[in-house]
Amino acid sequence: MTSAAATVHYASSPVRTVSSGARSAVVTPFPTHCSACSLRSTCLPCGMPTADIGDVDGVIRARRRIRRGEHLYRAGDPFTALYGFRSGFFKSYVDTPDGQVQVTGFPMAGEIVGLDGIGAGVHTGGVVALDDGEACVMPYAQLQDAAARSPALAHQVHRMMSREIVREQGQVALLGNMRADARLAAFLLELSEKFAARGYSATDFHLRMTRDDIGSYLGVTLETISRALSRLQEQGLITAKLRTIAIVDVARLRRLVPEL
Amino acid sequence: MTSAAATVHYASSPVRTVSSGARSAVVTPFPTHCSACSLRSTCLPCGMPTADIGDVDGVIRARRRIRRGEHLYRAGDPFTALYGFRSGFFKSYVDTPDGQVQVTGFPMAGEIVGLDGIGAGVHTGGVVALDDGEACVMPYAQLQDAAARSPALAHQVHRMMSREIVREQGQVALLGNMRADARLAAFLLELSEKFAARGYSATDFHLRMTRDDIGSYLGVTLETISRALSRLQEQGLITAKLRTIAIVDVARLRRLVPEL
DNA sequence: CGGGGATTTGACACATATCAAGAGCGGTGG
DNA sequence: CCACCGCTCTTGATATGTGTCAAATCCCCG
Repeated sequence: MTSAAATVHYASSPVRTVSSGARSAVVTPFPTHCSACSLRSTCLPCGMPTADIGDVDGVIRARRRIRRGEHLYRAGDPFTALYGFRSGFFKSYVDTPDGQVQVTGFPMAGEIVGLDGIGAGVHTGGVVALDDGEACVMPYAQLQDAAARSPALAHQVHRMMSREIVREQGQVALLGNMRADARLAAFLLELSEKFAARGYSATDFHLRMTRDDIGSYLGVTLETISRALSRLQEQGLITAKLRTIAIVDVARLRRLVPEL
Repeated sequence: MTSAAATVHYASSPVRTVSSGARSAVVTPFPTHCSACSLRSTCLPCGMPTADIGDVDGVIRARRRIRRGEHLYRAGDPFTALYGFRSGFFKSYVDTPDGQVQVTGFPMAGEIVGLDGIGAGVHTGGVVALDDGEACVMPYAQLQDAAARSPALAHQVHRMMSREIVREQGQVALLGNMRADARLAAFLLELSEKFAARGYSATDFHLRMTRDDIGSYLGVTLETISRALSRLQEQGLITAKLRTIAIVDVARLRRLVPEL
């Protein structure tokens, strides 16, 4: 297991300082300053009073590089920290007991993962990099300490978790109500917005995940994804050549999604 | 809107004491003591050190009775409090913009709702009573104050939200991977466990929701639910007469669910 | 240049949605 | 107490969307 060597474990109490993280080459021991980070508008500090953003800085004890195909954590790993992505593209998933994998999201820069582990102290799902990236490591013990001292930060953590709950409810609604083409359209629009929010083109982008990943995320098979892409292309809504996607007609694409 | 009159609104800061809640007949102004509550093993204090359970008591400012068909809150209502159910059976749902309703859960005694409102300060979904019940009202401002003083309580809130995230991931996996009979079997087993945890029979119970509600929750039509129930009955796994359900063969029912 | 995984496309099977009709149950009012 | 009415539930016939199986192509990577 190469991931074992790459995983950073913090003793939960007292918290080990990150200088000891030098044992692993993928951990950068330099603290990052949120107030100077270009992602502060989407990441944990999102919406916090500017004066309180500094409260987050003390929580971040390291940055961790993740190469494509590498796991940030897997189901069953002990929960030690939350991770805020600085760059890269990722896939979060849960294993179902019969060996299947259910993709639960495609987090990218500015998003935070690891919340699933708080409840049981163990991660119930995993996160793998679809592209090289970097994450800020926020040891949970540090976060607890900082939140106890900063009401603004404490509230921010609640908001972050609440938004994750709402996001998943939207996914449930998608899986429960929409058909394949609508699901795919919703997915493409979701991606488009996420790219746009990060300064990339909202219409032309490159998929980092396979058809199989998309299918799992949307609750259909990879063949259905492939066919749905072809149909959208025939209708002139998009251009899709392998993983290169161009949205040609946003308005009509949006009209495919009953919930918009 | 009768629900407007029944809704208790707390000013977010400073927090109005609940004695003013006497204007509404459905609010009981007597504080409740968690340490004496029979539901403490499933409710918010679940798993907390006994010494810290008292920290929760200060948060609860009222109890609220809800009659069948009445809404605890609706989508769009301002978020003011979390609610812990002391009794009753409920249905949580989100409205999809095209007028549909997606049922997201069937919370009952010992469960907590309202977490969806923290993120935006407004509820994104609603909760309606399927049967008369009572809820402990935990104004969010109180909860914040108490959590700032009690690390154990702060952690407990995180755990509660994390578990909700994991629960929804399980629902996503169900909607994404399982077929109608398996979904229904999983639903019946989930209900069975919830009833058993509350001291009711794990094998004989009464459904409080319609076939339509179940169908929405499981992402299929009410006809499919009806047929699936008939099939399970033909196979001798259950007895279903209207809303009266008896689980005859738990083992075989469980084998229908690929994830168990 | 070769090979393996990813993608596309087709044919077919099957599960579920849709449309429709009728029965059963429960609440209400005479 | 009974009759009625509305809602829920069941069941059937049919349509349709998606899954499954299979084969061919394409692309990327070594």
